[in-house]
Amino acid sequence: MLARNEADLLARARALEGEPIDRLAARLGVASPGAGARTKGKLGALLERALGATGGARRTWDFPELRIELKTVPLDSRGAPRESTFVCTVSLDDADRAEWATSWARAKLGRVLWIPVCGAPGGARTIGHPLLWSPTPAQDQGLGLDFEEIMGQVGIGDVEGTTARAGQWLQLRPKAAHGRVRTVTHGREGTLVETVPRGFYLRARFTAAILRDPAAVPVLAPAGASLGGP
Amino acid sequence: MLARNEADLLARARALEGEPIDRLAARLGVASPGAGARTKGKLGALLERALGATGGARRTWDFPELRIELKTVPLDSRGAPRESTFVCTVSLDDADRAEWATSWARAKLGRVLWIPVCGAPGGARTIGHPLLWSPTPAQDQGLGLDFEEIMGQVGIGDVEGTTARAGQWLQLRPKAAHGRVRTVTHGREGTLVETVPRGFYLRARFTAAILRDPAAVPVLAPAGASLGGP
DNA sequence: TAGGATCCACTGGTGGATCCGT
DNA sequence: ACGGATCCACCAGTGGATCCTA
Repeated sequence: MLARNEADLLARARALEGEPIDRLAARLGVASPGAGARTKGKLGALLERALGATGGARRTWDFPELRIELKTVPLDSRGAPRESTFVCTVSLDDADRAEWATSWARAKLGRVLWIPVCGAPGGARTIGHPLLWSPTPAQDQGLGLDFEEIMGQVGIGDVEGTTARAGQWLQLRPKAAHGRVRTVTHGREGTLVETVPRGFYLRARFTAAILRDPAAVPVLAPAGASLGGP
Repeated sequence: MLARNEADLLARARALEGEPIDRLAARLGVASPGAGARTKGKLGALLERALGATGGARRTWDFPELRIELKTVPLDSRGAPRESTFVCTVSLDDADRAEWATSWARAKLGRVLWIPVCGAPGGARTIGHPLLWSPTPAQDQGLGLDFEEIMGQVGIGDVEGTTARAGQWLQLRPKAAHGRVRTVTHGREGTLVETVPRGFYLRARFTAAILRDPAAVPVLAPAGASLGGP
């Protein structure tokens, strides 16, 4: 059941290509992820099961021995990601000391098994062509710049001033199960402030680019069209 | 339902005196705490409900506005506590910086509503005479000495060398739902060691003494009889 | 007898993504 | 179209005491 190495894992992922989500769910004996607000996250859980990801331990990878993260990426009818991709939650209070090189975000993105899923939620969805990806040096550097920009602002205590507009590829967004969840961190004067928890996300257009070309270095204009790789 | 002040809370607790546990459970529409390993903790939960304790928020008191902690203390046929009383879990890694004055243990013990319960688990148990207690200066000082002794040893990295034999009134004991639960802290050489989580407990003979005389300063010989207060 | 081990309920936080108003 | 808000599953940790041997 468990993948012993990368090649094995990728092979097993690719063996799922073309399979309808509903059929996969039936094979595993679980309810199929339906439509509506009540099924957020079900799709990811299904694919974790299908590939034997270790659902238990947190602050680790989906496949700890392989240091590989599994990311399910829903595609629209044109084959582009419907949404941004969650990376990890951010420890706001350590922001001033945080470095990209040793960050949890970088560890998570170091090796990713992307599994596209085609079709609208609630409709007939099928598994696309899986891809095992690591950032190229150029991609790693770009992600690092976004990281430093964002954590720099948080680090000086300006959490409330952050917006999802910062970062070319990586962005910071609220991450809370309920709107009223609050966490505490240090504000601009060093005083404690309550704020909403945040997480890092990959912009959908970045994910779109690397699914087309794993080595792409997309330039994402603030409000313009995406300029793909080579 | 909620007690507005100490007098109100104590009055409501004393209104329960003499009531059989089974009847109290029936009144609240919950299952009565039976016998056996499967009902640990049920008794405490029952009395929390009966008095409207805020079961939700942790790292706080049972009655947060009043800063009062509720402690259910089962008595044997002679009216003495059957067991030691759990106070709080210990943050092993902060032990070297910990001070009694600002400790969570001291905050918990600052004001305690003791509710004795008479009778053997599984048998006919009834609620005894509740007592609202704060440590006298002498008691506070004695508890502080135990705290410093224990945390001192932990603070120099000798967690594994600790034993429940240390401390006259307050002792350190393992606290883990399963024997295999481990936590990580710094050992003697500053290296990380895995160990079992610990908690502070009040010795049964200390609790026995203050239930008899709230201002008692019992001297508990290592293996001798307890010498009560005045 | 009491030190060390263990059991249950509950929930806050994390990880999985998707919703939805502007 | 996307920034901000939200939903569910799940598990580890906490808080409630009691069990169980040597």
